[in-house]
Amino acid sequence: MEFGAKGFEAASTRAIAEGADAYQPQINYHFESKDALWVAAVDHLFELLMEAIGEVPRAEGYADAEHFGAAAAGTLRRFVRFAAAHPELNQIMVHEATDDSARLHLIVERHVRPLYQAITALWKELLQAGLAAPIDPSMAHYVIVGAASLPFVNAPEARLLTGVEPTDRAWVERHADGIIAALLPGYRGSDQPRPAATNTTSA
Amino acid sequence: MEFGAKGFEAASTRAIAEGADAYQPQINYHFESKDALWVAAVDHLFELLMEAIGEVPRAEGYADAEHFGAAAAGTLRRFVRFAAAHPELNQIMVHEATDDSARLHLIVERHVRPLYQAITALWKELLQAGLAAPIDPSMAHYVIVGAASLPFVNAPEARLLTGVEPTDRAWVERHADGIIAALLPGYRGSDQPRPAATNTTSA
DNA sequence: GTCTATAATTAGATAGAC
DNA sequence: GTCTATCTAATTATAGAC
Repeated sequence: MEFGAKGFEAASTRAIAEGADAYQPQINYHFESKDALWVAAVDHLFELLMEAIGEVPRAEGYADAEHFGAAAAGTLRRFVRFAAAHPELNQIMVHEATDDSARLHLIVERHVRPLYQAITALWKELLQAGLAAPIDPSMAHYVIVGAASLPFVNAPEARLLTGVEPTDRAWVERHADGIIAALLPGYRGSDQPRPAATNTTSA
Repeated sequence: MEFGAKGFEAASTRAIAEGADAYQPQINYHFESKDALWVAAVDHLFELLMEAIGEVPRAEGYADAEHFGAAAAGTLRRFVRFAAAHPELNQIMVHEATDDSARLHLIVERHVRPLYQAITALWKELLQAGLAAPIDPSMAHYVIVGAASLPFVNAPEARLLTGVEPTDRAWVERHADGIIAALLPGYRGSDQPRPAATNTTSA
């Protein structure tokens, strides 16, 4: 999607229309403005995200640290899979979050804050349960999102650099394995096979 | 810097000139074009980065895994400090790496590839030494950069969301501690105090 | 609703006085 | 080198025929 690949300003409504096999003025007919189209796209992508990750687990819902860790690992894995399938969402986030704009405020207050609060609360409980790496709960959200999504956000660069297609199913799953192992070192479930040093096609 | 905060297209030469207390046509006088200004800015930022992180360590330079791990941890810590001090570089990277453009090719071939190759080689040795988390070497670069830099790349969002100033010295160091603990679980040096679950000012 | 034509604004770049 | 004025091209949005 143009907004993700180029950012709001660089994404021309002409290019967006062409990508949808439509004419540029149709955007202003079906939406109020380029801004309104952007809001609709963001709303839609966050709906898909919430649907994909489901409820964020809380410690009280699980009998022991092992089961709690498995639930948290599942959430992380679903987030990695979503980031691979819909890179546009995290691309839009990094395009918008580098500057204090009206669009940033909208996206933060409408969509990110509830998610941020859920992740922060989860992380505090994971730390107490001895499952999580010692990362400040107030910023764990950024470490998780950054590590999990950058290979997909920057997929055009990754393809150039690495010779790997980051969205290949097997690579996505191994990436999720690595994220879970690094961020939840206290969890050693069947979810996370802890592979030995892997070989890959790279220089 | 405008290129980092807004991206190439959204950064107007008028705004850039105003930020430098100059007039817009002076950009075309002192540089050839907006493109040339961008290249000069990117070249300068990567020079600063290379200077800041120094040589990337190799296993053969160290007597044992403990010292090799300490060297790698130092490199990670210097990268985190640089990302906090100069968010523009990683902001420019995420703005450009979401689309396959001439600017992306320039930045990759001129600056990123040598760094990527050094990080990939380092990571393979860290895995062999049992120091690193089980992350695919071909993509370790993205996990490191994503986790280490997103709080600074998205600092405007982080300030809104968290009530934390991510560039505060103490927080930068704790962030580096967390990154090192998560990515180098086999290393337990004095570099990394492994603090107990930390308390912070957040909701 | 679709499509053409175009209005209104803004961008990067240039000319030329000083 | 600095600064004003302006050119050309591209943008979003709108008007109106069909």
